[in-house]
Amino acid sequence: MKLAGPIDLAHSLQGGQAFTWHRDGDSFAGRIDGQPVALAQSGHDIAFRGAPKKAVASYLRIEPADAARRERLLRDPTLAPAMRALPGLRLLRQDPWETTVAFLTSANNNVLRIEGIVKALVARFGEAGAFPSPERLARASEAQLRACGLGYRAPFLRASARLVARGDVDLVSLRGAPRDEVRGSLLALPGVGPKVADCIALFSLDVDDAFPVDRWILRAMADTYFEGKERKPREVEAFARERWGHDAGLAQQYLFHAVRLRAGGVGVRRVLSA
DNA sequence: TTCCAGGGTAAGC
DNA sequence: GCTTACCATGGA
Repeated sequence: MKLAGPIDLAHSLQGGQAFTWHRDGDSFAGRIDGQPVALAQSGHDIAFRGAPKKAVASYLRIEPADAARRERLLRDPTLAPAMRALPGLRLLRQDPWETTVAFLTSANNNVLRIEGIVKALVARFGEAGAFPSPERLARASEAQLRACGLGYRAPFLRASARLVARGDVDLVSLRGAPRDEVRGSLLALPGVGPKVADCIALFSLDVDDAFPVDRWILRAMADTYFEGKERKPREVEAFARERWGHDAGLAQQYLFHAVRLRAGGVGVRRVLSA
């Protein structure tokens, strides 16, 4: 599959928005629409097997709007260095339920542990390696979930799984809806607050102007835009929407990665003073 | 040992 | 409406 723009599978698949891909030599093994898939990259060409081209392109968001989005964000002189340092970082279009579970476990947690918990859930409750359904996780006991490493989040996941299984929250129907509407619906799920809702919206529901504010983003924004002083999440989010509009989500992903990888000069001040 | 992690919840004001 | 303590877990 030839691509118009840059893509970096490693940063996109294993950078904290998806948690079940693993590197297998030169390729990445994971699942799309429940089917085992292998993706490999050589330059701007993506090789794939296990899933239809249409499904892969949808998951990787190979779409015309991407190039224009990158062009607009590159005009931001303070964001451009991060973008040039990590060309090809992409937002994914993941399964909404899997994304909900992953980011519900992300609260007050770190990427490595989230990966471990999600993989434990798949191993313990998934059928033939597929991600477990809401129905299956709703039937799990709190003790079983805690055994997967969820800690105090176990009852939240159980309750949220029950709501989704019953259809009280219809995740797929939220795709493409306005940001505030999506967030409002997701907040009905126990363990899902504003930040987690924005992650679900951005990484699985096509809400491109969502701007999840976590500890990393607070620091990255402080160092890049607020003279080193951290502001409240609400103020940071308002700043992002004013500055980047519907491109805010990709901007967030660049800032998140750049500060974590110490790339593109983002977060240098804090790193030096740490 | 203490700090930290892609925060949320509930209590207190 | 807005702050604050608490929360399981494991790596650094």
